[in-house]
Amino acid sequence: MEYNPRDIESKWRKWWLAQHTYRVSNDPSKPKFYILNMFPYPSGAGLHVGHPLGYIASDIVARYKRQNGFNVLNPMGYDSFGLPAEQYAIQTGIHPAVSTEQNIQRYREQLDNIGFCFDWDREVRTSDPAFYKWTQWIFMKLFEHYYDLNADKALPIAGLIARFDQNGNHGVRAVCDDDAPAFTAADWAAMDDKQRSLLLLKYRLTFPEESYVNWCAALGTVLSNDEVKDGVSERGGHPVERKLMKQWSMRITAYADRLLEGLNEIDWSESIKEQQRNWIGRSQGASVRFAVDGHEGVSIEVFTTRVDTIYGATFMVLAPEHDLVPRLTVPAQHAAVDAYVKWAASRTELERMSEVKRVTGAATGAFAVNPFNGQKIPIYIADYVLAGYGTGAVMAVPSGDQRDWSFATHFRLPIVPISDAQQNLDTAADPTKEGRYINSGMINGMAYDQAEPILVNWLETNGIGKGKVQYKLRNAVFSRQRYWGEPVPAYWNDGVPNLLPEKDLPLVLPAIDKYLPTESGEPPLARADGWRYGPDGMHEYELSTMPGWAGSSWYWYRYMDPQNDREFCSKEAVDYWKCVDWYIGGAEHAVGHLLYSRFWNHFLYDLGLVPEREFAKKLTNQGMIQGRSSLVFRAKECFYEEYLWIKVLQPFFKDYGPMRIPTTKAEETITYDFAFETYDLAIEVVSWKQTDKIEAIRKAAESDGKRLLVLFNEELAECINQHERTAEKINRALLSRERFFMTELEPQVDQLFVSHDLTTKYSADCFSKLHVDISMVADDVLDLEQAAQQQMFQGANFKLNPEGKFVCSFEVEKMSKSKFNVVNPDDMVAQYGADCYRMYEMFLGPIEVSKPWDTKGITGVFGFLRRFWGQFVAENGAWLPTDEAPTRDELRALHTCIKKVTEDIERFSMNTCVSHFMILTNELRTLKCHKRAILEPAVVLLAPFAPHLAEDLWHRLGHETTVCDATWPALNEDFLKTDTVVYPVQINGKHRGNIEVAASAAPAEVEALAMQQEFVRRNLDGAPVKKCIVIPGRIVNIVA
RNA sequence: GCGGGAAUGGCGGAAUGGUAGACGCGCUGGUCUCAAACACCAGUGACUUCACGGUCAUGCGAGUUCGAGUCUCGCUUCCCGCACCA
Repeated sequence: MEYNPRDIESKWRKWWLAQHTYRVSNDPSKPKFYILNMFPYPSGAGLHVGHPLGYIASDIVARYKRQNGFNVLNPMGYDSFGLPAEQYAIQTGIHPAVSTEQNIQRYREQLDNIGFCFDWDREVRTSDPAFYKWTQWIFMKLFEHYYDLNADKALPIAGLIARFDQNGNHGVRAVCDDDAPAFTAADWAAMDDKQRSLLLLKYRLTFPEESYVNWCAALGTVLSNDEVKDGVSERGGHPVERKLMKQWSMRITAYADRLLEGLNEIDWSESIKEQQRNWIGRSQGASVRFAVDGHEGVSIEVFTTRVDTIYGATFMVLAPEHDLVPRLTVPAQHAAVDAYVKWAASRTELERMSEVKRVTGAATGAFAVNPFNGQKIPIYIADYVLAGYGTGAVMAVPSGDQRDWSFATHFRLPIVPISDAQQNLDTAADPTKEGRYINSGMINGMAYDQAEPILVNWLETNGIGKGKVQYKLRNAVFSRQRYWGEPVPAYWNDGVPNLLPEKDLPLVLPAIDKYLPTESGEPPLARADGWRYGPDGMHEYELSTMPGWAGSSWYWYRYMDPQNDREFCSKEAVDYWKCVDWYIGGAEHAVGHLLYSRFWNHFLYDLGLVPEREFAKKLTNQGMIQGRSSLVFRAKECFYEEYLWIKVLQPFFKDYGPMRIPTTKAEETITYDFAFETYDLAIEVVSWKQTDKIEAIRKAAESDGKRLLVLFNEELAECINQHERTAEKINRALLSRERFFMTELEPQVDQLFVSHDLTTKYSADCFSKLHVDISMVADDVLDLEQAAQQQMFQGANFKLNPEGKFVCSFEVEKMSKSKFNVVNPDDMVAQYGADCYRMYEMFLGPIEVSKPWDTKGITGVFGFLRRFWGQFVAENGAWLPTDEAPTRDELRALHTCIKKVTEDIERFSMNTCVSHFMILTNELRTLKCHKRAILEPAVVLLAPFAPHLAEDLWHRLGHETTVCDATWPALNEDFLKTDTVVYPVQINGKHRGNIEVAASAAPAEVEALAMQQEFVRRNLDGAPVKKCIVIPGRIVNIVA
């Protein structure tokens, strides 16, 4: 009887469901193990083979732990608030909740297909009011607390008020917006309610503030720093500008040091920890106030990590946005300064970042006074000084800092050496701390370690500055001007925010007519009728919603107690499960989700609500499964230092008919009536400069009577929108051609890009069949070959293979719908079964490493499963297992496998586990072993990897309960021992032969036997033996 | 520029300092078949040899060691993250 995964798998999946096999209870009698995957955003594109990688690995660990007696929590849910569903709603008017629900159902189907042991009774969804009630609740707790530096933890704001009542802010050490002026209890008492409220906002852990934020006009919302990559939005790649706006903010900076220290107590990858350390960016230094010449009472504060170089400061630089710039600028410099400020403001982030080396700036005409030597130094403005870091002003020491050196050289400012070790200041600055100070007043002749404390001490005693720690970490912007997110549970009263009473939670997202900002530019929630609080709706609710990371910053607690409507999680549940033992997910969340989650967890810990400071003890980042895309053309023409890449999506295949591309040319309005057009060839242009190459292809195609479709990907489309000149060239190159712009925006991929004169649109689904298998390109390149011969593809990425055919190379890249390289797990499961898919995915390589998917190899794993099955069931359907006693060889094979698999699961090395199973099966086949005593433990070992097959065989072996509860086989080391040992014999480190020796032989005996060997004598060739090393059980090395 | 990681056959990848290339894919040959597919058996790093065998091989160059893919130092290349952070 053949191995038939389809029947086996559907049968046992139903059985597990009926038996509630995967239901988990909070059972304190058993040791707990909490393994967690980062929950997915349910995108409309569904899962591809890369997504379940981590889920499969953790499913194996979960099942393995269960078989080892642990009570295992392995839950799954959905991070179901997010932008794509809202974008889709804007286009279609379909409520995000509806499309999200559909996407979740599809995800669930796909996940169920793979046979995971998730306890679906514990599913959570961040967009479910029963869930986000508690996200809102935690937000309120943050509002009600401040960070006390004496206690070094969050404390209730009520306690702070009590202290203000008694002593004002005297003796209060708390994290606060700015160094608030001292006030007494009487001052405090004299304030009215509004003044008090506004003052308290400076202390609260979440608070609205006016600040520069990343505004993304295309998305119509602000973004946090981690959502902006390379000056454009991470999602969609839209331009981002700095804008002054009133936003809710999270005082994560209060936790900077604890977030840094906590990294030392968790088992996370070094790379993630380093990224977090860099992001927090702690630097130790000093702040120094410089007086301004001729401006009584005005001083400029700078932050420096090298106060020891202060005698070398020959000028000062302010950020163009610095508050004092207008006041300090002398009349003669007004024009120059204004022009520079204006110019600096007009530069995009992208420009500023790409022109780092260019020196620009303007002199204000004012002078600052160096407090140490009274020297007057000119004040400049330049945009190499960032307004957002430190004080937005620096003292410039050209001899010690390369940027200052470049600036000084450009503007011909003096460069004063301050160390006797400094040489060649004509060519570059010397940032080292070597040598003894010169030209440096009170520290002349000293070394760094001696000088630094003296200077800081002098600053502090003279009240001019102090030692200071500065962080790169900014407070996290917590508002989004979007609809599909958690409403902020607050209302406004006379410019002051107030919380709702707790009993009114959850504040449920209201229905609105359109998912767009209002005419006056207010967020979508302003469209909701009666979105107001209080009797007669006196007060307006907050109109922005929470960001995507809100719900994911605490969700792991909800799995512990998912139905609780009185608490976010009961005390008993959290005391039992405590924290996540093993967290698995992508490394792309290094400074977003993983940092915010740690922040919220520290806060919940301060409140005594959770028992552990860190929420995840161990973290593993799975690598990405990449796809392969064909590449025929790669000319080395620079544009933004990239290449011109054209991918042939559909070359001229004999066997493939012409393709039908659905298009619609509707302006603005979206229609789903496709006008079908036929093309013979499609190319995707990823980036370019020389459009004449494309033009050549187009002409060639035209003269062949082929219709050509040109696709641009999203990044390029963005370039086109930004660079008019490029757009013109493209228009010339592709005269009268339709252009199709693609996007990676999820989920409903039909995102639209508008070019100047034509709106086109396609459905990515219609392309899915066009994926080009690389082997087909190699076998059938007739027309391309011709084209190559005609030099059309000069510099093309073709190689002549040994058969004299042109072979197209391919590129390994992210698996994505827009790249036509997606492989769907459903197809794998349908063809080979879930067990096979699971094992093959594990077999590909180490979990942590990114690697390309290659479907071909799956047959090897399928063959293994079939052979494993064949040990139990004969071709004629006969049941093979016998009750014979196993031989030593059989036992050794089994126990070797037990040892290896147990060790390898513990170290998350699933690929080697699969090969151990293959080795065991191959050996049992050679030994013709069908003995129950061997096969039954093998089934238990295999159960975490291939649960369906294992369950089936387990029941055929006569068991009635699930194999999930079968005890993991115990290793008996005795069975690993052999009577004889084969020693490799090396001569001078080179392997020359083997000898077989009784396992009990003493080293001297082994040596004696080795010396007798013919091959040893021959290789020694009469040379005297200096030494003979025998490592018992391992190796013999003869040194001659 | 700074930080983190990696480099092993045609491919994915194995190797507590101890026989480099496990396991699988692919490829080659064989059995079965009218034939093909499937399946099964055997072989498969390169060079060399009729053969036994030998030589060279883990990005490059040194070093430690009886012995190095593995440890140390110095390079090269690639990937990832941060980046005018004072």
